[in-house]
Amino acid sequence: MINYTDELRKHNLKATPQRLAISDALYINGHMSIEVLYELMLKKFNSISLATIYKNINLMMENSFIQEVKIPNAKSVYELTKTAHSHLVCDSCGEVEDVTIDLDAIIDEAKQISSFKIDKANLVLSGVCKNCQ
Amino acid sequence: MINYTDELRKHNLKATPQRLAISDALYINGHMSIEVLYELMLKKFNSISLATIYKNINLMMENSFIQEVKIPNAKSVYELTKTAHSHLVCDSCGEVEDVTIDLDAIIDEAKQISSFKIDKANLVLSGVCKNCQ
DNA sequence: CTGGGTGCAAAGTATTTGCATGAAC
DNA sequence: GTTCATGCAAATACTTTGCACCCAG
Repeated sequence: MINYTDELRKHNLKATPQRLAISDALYINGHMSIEVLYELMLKKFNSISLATIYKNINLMMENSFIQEVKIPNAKSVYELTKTAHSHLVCDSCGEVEDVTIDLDAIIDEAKQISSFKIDKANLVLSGVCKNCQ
Repeated sequence: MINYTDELRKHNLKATPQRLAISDALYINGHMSIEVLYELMLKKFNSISLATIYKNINLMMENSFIQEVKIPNAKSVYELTKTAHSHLVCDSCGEVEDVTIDLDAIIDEAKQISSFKIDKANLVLSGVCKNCQ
């Protein structure tokens, strides 16, 4: 278990117990929706407010401490900011897994056939995970 | 201008004036958010209901007549279902453009490093469009 | 201390639903 | 004629805001 106190402060976020718990939960679970995160936090803080979850998620995103992952046909999940990576989603159980894929070639290809100045690539692969197969 | 009557029927959708107008709007504009689509439809049908927009968008998605495009840091937009393609989004003006990129190599790469059975790849590239540069 | 975070309640926004009427086929 | 779509209003879901109190630094 990592202590996220310093990590939060580096991102200009006070290290409150709620924020530390959110950080831990994301670290342990990898990716969580607002709803699931709230349910989990309720077990730790029996009177935590959904508003606190939203305020923290939004602030943590603004400060690049976490990131939102938008998934086709599903609710968004959130994850701690890591080095660039893509996502694999199970269409059956919703499980989300990180996968490191080099997208530079893809970006170069896109640059050549468009007039955009491209700087980011967001890839979400869908399929069926091992458990659900 | 295309007449979408037959196209709608092929997808088990009755060809109502509202649906034909939505189809035309998507054809002309390429990608539209619920809000923008509603504003546009209001010009044609002064008493169209937002509920009608939602019901149609949802039904058209279920019947694969249209698809949702989820974009990082922005609202979803919808487009007529076409052959597989990726999207380019301008971070400055929000403009969305189609781009055809072969993702098979990427999918193969992902298959090798994960235990998922992968069947779809969803790619959204971000940058700055020609106008905004 | 002091600024910012928390919980609660209320407000705001987004989306869905039920139902009577009307249109597509 | 029958089925399904539309518009309206109400309901539900989701997210944000305001404020009094409290805690991290």
